[in-house]
Amino acid sequence: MSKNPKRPTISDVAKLAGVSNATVSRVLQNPEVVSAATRKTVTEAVKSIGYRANTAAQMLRRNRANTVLVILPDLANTFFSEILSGIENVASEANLTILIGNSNNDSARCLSLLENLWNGRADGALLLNGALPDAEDRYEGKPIVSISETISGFLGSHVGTNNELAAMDATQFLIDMGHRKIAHISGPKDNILSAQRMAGFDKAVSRADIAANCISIDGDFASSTGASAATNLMKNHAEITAVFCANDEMAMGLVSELAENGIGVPDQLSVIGFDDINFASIYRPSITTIRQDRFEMGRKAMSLLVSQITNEAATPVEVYIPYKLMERDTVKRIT
Amino acid sequence: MSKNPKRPTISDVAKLAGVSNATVSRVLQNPEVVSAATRKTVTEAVKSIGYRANTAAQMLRRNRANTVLVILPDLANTFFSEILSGIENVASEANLTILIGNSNNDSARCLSLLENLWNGRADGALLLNGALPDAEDRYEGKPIVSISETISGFLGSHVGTNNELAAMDATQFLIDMGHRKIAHISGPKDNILSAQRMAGFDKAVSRADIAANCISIDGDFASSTGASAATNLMKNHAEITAVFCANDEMAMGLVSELAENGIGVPDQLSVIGFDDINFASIYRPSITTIRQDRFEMGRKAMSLLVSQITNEAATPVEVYIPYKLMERDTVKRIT
DNA sequence: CTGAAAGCGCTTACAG
DNA sequence: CTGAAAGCGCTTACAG
Repeated sequence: MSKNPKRPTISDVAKLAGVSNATVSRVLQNPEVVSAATRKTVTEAVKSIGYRANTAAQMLRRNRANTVLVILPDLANTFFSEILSGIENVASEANLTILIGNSNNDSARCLSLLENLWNGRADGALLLNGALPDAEDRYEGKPIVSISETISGFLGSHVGTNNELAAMDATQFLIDMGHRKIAHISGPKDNILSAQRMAGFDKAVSRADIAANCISIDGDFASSTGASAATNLMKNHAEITAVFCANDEMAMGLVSELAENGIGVPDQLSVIGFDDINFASIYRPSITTIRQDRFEMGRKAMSLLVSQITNEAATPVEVYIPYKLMERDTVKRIT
Repeated sequence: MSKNPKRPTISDVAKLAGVSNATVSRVLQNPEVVSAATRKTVTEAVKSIGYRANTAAQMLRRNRANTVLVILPDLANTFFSEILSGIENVASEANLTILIGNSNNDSARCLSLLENLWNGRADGALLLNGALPDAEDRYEGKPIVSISETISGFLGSHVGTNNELAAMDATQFLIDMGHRKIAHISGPKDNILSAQRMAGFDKAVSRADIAANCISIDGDFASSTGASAATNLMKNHAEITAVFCANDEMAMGLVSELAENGIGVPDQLSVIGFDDINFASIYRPSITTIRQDRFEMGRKAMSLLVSQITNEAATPVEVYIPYKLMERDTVKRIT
């Protein structure tokens, strides 16, 4: 009933088993090096006393945390949580702990999270927020992998989708369906994904020689932006027959607002999104979109990071996870 | 350019500043106890050398990790990520690190995560998964708070919604809108929230003396279950005029499937959900539901845990976060 | 196969 | 206000 039953230490086990601390440690870390008999005695002592190694002591001694830092911009966003699941999946296989931090796109917060790389709490980092505040050369030699959003000036490994290519494919799909007057609703100006997707859109419409009929509307990935874009389109751009939204939230916001105003999708306007977040398929009409395999993205990035942590010689690589156009109910063939 | 520029230690700082390790430590942890002049010298030495304290050494010495373990059943579920945001919010204020683990409802995995409580990596835990494998008395004295889902047999603090009351209110709302033949689509059988929400439904329909006209359909919180319930209702229960779904995903699955079959909501059937996840308001028709303030839930639970960790005397409490019925577009008044 | 001993990098009574 | 010294709980060459 005492508040502090004083955790057992390795010495307690050693005493009980009649061996040295070293032997207990060996049984726990490297059992094959100890005789079967001793192993048995020690194992029983460990069990009977309920001993667990003190992680802090191990970290200090080994100079290794067996922990990976994950920084993301928004924990409450499903887009990231599926990447996290992939990361978690590999981490639990490799017996690694993950330390998750929410940067909220605040660089001071991000910096304070990155401290874990210097104070020894984490052996490496996975960056989902597209930013590495501070001089990049400070991170040289630190195991770091960026996911989804590339980081300008950062030379380490990256795992993500080829956004430009995927955006081209999305746009081309609209063109293949007969559309010639297409609008793009972009993501936030300062986001690298926005730029890449917009570039893909631009290339596709230029290639088809319809750029002059197409327009771009500034968005910010929020569904409310899709809604205001709907208003804008209805008022000022009645000629547009299809819209490529830089993400699914905006696509849904757009479709909902159009429906509110009696404009049916895809009958009167076709819409394609990007990401294939969970609700894209539940929403009605279900959203035609580009599927990013986020679980696999997380898995791959974590594997890469682990190999960087354990094997010093890893050279930076860029990995593109295959994407897929999901044909659903928001795009219609015309003329 | 060397791979291992050997992290500076407190002794390096001490040497450079011409003081003892103890003084450096004091400047960092307890500056007001050191003379202004010494403080300045040391601070400068710290900066010039780029020193950061080794967390493992601090943890070992202080016997405190300044870290909180958070266990949740599903990282890829928005329901939990908003609670996480609330937890993160308090953690960053209190300068605490959070260690997030995904149990996947697997009790072995959960147990291995809880190890962090015994190996010193975490000072306390926040449990969102409704389970505490292993003898509960083993956790006695450990700072633990359960969130959203209560844990049977666990006597610690809990933060959540009064699910039974909220479910009664949801059902009563349908009754107030004139409905007398109501169906309930429940959550998974073994989930405590399912039981509480079903109990609320039962009480409300009993109180209104309409229990004989009402039915319950087994669900599991997945939107696909809502869809199959729709089929079931159309085939076997044409008399039903309103449905209380135990969560929003099922409500959306139900509405989508009905729409697919030409049955309009709320014109031909009224539907109310539970949770108010993000998409409940974006979905069309927007879902009438019970809003749980998950951000606040996370904040409150974390605050409670912190006070338990620092102040030994905290007695367990049960905190209900206020909920709110969000009237939107899926419930219609009849007759 | 096993043990004695050093040492990882801090913090904190204790003494002055 | 500051320093010398002990010690937190491990792991790992080194020796035998």
